[in-house]
Amino acid sequence: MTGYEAYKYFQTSVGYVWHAPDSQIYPELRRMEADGLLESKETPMGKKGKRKTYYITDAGREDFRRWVNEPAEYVRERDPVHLRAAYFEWAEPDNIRQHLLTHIEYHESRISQWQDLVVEIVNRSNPTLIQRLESYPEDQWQKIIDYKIFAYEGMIARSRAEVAWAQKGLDTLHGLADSMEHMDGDFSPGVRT
Amino acid sequence: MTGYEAYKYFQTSVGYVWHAPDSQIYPELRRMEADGLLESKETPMGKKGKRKTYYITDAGREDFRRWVNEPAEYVRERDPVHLRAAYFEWAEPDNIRQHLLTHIEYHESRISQWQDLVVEIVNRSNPTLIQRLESYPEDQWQKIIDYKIFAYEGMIARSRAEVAWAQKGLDTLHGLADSMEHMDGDFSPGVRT
DNA sequence: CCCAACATGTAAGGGGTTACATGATTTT
DNA sequence: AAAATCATGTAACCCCTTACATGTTGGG
Repeated sequence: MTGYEAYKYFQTSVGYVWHAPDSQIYPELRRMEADGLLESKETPMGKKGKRKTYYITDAGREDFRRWVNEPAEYVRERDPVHLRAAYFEWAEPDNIRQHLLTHIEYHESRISQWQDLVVEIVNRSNPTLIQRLESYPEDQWQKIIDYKIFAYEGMIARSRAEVAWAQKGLDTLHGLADSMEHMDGDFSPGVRT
Repeated sequence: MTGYEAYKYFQTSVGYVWHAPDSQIYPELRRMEADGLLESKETPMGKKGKRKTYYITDAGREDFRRWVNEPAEYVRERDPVHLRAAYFEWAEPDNIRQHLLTHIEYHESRISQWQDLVVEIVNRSNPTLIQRLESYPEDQWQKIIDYKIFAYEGMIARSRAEVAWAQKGLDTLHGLADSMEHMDGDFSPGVRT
């Protein structure tokens, strides 16, 4: 891949598993080349343009294999959405509804993106997958495909949980609105923390 | 709260929604005080010790309310667990199993933490909640409690989805192990990217 | 008396974001 | 000819992490 291809790749649905901006990709590729994990080949394009294609080295492969096998670190999270939800009594009902609708929209869009990707993988029509399978004996293709699908279905399941949660929130909100529709005035919280 | 109380608080289960290390908390509290969002009161403890308790100001409350109401930004994620899972064909089956078991363990521990918290909130035995309810008229308590439970049940639902996913992975792994147990040799991937 | 918990910091550095910058090539 | 896309970068900055650092208080 070239830096630009990596940049474009992170802008597709895989960008929701891992992403990086161009300003990080180019220096990082150079760093990885300096570390011997990558090699590069410059090819001219047109009269003056040139593009640098990177190839993984044996050392790079070994390092990647090391990473895949090593235990994952579970770092403390920061979850703005659920943090906000824990303080929804501070928000206007209309804004709460908007938060939840946005959440549903976001995750439904992601679900359909992941589903499209899964279909491409099952069909073996995904270009990245096709390229990757070429370096493996055919009897291992199904295993590789199964792992990709497994990973992406995990993302789908998570987003489905988020949608169901936000939907429940909307229902709760309607319940509250019903029980309050005869009421009036400022429901904002009081003074102390 | 004092800085130390905030630090301790972030070490409990709420630390999985938002966390901060002490080295970030103390400067941040000072910054917030400088910005007029907080006020502080120093109280001596013992002969020489002292502790600084922070109180939110009207400006701080307004800023918080602004934050709760403003739309959330959905930033691109980085998900090491699912990223790794997408490349499990590079890992030893034993390590894959270990990854998945760790994942299940992690999320089951979180589920039980959140469930404990939900019980405390339903019971109204959670100290932080009790303190917070005091500043509201009693007829709004149920609404506040409902929002907290809603937020935390979202975390539970998400972790349940993660556990179910990892469990499915273990099942797939057993299936693979069965279909391969008569086989032998190096199943490592080949040379190209 | 010692150790755990209380309490509050500083300093260096890394990783990442945002903004800025430039030029070539291809498409409309 | 203009706009979009390809292609590659630099610079400043901020947030955050890791590590270091110090002293107090209360309980066993």
